[in-house]
Amino acid sequence: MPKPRKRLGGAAGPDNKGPAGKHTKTKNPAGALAAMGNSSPEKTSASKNCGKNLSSYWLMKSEPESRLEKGVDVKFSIEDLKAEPKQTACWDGVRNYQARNFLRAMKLEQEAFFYHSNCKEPGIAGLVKIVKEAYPDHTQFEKNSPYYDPSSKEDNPKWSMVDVQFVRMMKRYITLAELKTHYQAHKTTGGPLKDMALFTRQRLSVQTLTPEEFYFILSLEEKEPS
DNA sequence: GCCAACGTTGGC
DNA sequence: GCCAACGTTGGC
Repeated sequence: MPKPRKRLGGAAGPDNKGPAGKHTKTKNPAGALAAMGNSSPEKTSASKNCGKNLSSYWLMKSEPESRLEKGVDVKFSIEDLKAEPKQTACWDGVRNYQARNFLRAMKLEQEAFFYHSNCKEPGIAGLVKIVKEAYPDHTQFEKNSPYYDPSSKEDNPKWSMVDVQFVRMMKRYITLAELKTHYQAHKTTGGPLKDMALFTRQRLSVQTLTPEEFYFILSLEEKEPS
């Protein structure tokens, strides 16, 4: 299942901060990030980050093909995200504690790969960024939602979601099969994907990526599919 | 549609 | 708190 799909949410629902929406700082175009590779070794000099961004990159799974759950279609592809107002949607439906904790750790402007799961050709379709940090997932209280959780109380919500905004499509679709090929090779060679959660924590719908994993995957865009 | 992996539940 | 039964995820 699903995972997380998202849904409407459109412009961050109710809260769409007026002004905020305005200055859409198109900042860090992921392309720039890709370009930098490891060229700018942030001065690891130290205390710079003071323990701040511990984990800055993410991978979020969603199903791009229609599938009914409790009579509701849980499909949500990256194209669906692009079609939302402001190309933004809330990432609802996460019902796994580890995945939820990752959602709660996400910070504004951090980037995530949008992964297509449970479909013909699973893989990474594009990049999104966090535009609203964790807040209660309203679907846990909706009896008709596939994600309804009767054990969760309004005064102490169990599940959280974030809002994500489309950044860009990958220059080419990076398939699971291709990632797996690298993962297997890296297990032997000690390469960047050797511990990738997609393979080591296979059922987790929201996962962290190390910078090494993130930039290695971005570098694949420039190469021929292996 | 099959089924392996793995998270959750609940009896004890 | 152990662990078997059960349910879900998600590739194939």
